[in-house]
Amino acid sequence: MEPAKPPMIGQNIKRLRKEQQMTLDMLSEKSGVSKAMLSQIEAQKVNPTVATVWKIARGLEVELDSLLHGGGSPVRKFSVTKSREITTLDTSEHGPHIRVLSPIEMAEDLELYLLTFDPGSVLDSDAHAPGTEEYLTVIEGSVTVTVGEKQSTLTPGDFALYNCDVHHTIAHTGSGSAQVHMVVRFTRRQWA
Amino acid sequence: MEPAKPPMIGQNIKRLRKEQQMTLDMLSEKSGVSKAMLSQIEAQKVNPTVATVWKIARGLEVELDSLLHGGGSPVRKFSVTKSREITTLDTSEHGPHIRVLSPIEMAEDLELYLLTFDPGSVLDSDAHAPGTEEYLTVIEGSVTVTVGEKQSTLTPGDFALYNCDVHHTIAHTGSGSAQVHMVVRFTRRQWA
DNA sequence: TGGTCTTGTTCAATATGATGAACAAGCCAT
DNA sequence: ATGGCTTGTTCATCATATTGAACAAGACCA
Repeated sequence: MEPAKPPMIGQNIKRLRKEQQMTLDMLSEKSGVSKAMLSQIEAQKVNPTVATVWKIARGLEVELDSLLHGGGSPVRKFSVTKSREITTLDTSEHGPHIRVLSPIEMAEDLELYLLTFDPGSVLDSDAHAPGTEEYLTVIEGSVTVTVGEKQSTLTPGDFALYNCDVHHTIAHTGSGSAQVHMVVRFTRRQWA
Repeated sequence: MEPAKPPMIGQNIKRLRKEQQMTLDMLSEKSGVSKAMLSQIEAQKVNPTVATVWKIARGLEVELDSLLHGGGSPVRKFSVTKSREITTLDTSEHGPHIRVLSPIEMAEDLELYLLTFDPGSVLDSDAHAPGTEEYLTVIEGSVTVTVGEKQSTLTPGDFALYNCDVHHTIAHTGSGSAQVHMVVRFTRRQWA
């Protein structure tokens, strides 16, 4: 769920600093953290305060996460899933055919789907976790998206973005079939 | 880019602890952080160490980010971009038509494109930042993806995932035109 | 060889995070 | 009330994060 060991901030800081060709003095002045502290943090000799790490993150102009979630896996992926190997869900009675594009190797907070709507079919989704967003690209046919009280009808080439932490539906409208590319992004942040 | 003020961890911890109906003693035992420390952190009276906050995160069984990125903004988005409003790039001579789907309101580490390839056109991309990944969904026609020494030819419905921190190309193969949905994900994590 | 930068590391001093124990406030019995 | 029992806050103490200054190692030049 979370990293198994406390993050090794030092190496991350050092790497990012080097990438930006900064010296300890430069970063010290830009971040407001003493040069001595930076040296010790990079050498993993101390256990810095969150305020200090935050200042350093600002100095490096990166997100706090970049320093905390240690240097990720360097594995270089190249994965192809042929159309016939893609698992297809035919969930509900009047629902669309859902092809789950995102394989296991993908980032766990992103999911890709290809939805195929038969005439009259509707995808009815309950609220997801707070902060979750969906991105729709209409490939073929037309659909009507309803989220909360907002609603819009999309035709091929249209794009929609919305928070899906409320009940929302995607309904096929018109004749023929419709195809929609959907990206679901799970944000880790909790509610407000 | 990053939060404008240092995160207020105390309130987040208190909220999450209450949500789980835990007492200071419980969380203290579960996390290994003294009850006194927890009390002071929640009262914003001290500036905890990252190691301490990390222990607390484990005790609460949440990601470190949940405690740091203060309770995010509760803005609920609903944005639709019609096909004709989408900006189209016709970059290079033999390149595809690139429609930039992702609008401004989107997360800054994700970009969506819809690529239309005329016969013989090729998208030639230099290496992106380390850790960046691309997700391709072939809508129509067939394309050949080359990243490093790996290569694969995709037909409609196929899906490809790869790290694009090296030179990579997407080439149209066959006759007629091809259409590809592309997601670019910028991972903040750097290499190892 | 000696200066004079620059970069990064240690040093002593201070500020402050972290701890266990004592403390106060509330609640529920009898 | 009185006594336990719980929850959260302060207290003295220790541990250590943080700092400015001094220091050492290297590069470059005259």
